[in-house]
Amino acid sequence: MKTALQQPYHQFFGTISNQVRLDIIEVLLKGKSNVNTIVKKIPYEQSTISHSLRRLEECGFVVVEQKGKERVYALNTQTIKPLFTLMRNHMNKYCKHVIAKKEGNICHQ
Amino acid sequence: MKTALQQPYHQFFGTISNQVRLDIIEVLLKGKSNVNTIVKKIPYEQSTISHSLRRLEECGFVVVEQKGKERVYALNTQTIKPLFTLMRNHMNKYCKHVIAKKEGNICHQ
DNA sequence: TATATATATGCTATCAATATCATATGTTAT
DNA sequence: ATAACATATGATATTGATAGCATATATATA
Repeated sequence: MKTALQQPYHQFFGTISNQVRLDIIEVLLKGKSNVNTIVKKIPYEQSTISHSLRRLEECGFVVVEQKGKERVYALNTQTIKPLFTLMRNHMNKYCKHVIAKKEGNICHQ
Repeated sequence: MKTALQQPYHQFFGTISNQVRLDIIEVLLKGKSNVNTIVKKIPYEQSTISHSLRRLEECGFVVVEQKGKERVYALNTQTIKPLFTLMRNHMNKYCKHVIAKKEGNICHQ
């Protein structure tokens, strides 16, 4: 059932709770990149990456710029960085048990 | 395909990108509450609420305290409040178009 | 104009998350 | 001890998200 309220949060947090999109963010944390470069760095189809980039863009997490025939995507670090810092601190403080179970995490501070 | 990296973020953001859990958070923003009180305020099964509270607790977003036969849940506002502030600012700044389409949003600042 | 390269889009099978049902567990009072 | 109330848990049908395939569009170059 839908409350109609709060849907934006559903959409925004949903966008960053997906492995492909998190992987893309991780790549872009190192600097802007065109699509093919991203495709070479993480193991998904080109179309999967493109779909994901679209959703990231719709939510304002990345911006895109046309450069010749390439499209260069850049992370909107204004949001992502403090967001991840906040989360990393939260995890360290309140749920080491959860992190401990897993391999690593995305944050490059 | 899984990279094994970044799974904690998947889990944490996934927890707050669900309507039931966002609704619970909205209720708890007004103050701590036992399970039945939450059940009366939002239209889901008691078991649905319980399952959701469990996941919120695992991620450290809520804490619980036994009071007689009731269990009182409280929001860990330390994380949620700044997190939502950050998101609200982001939305206002970068994607009014997305918010405009929707009804309202969760933020009670 | 034709070809190559780069990226985006529509469609869909598959997979994962969700929300509920049925039931179990815990707590208090009689 | 048992009944009543409060909440949690296990299992599962259904829903929704995902990721890939096939193809379209856009840009540049010959």
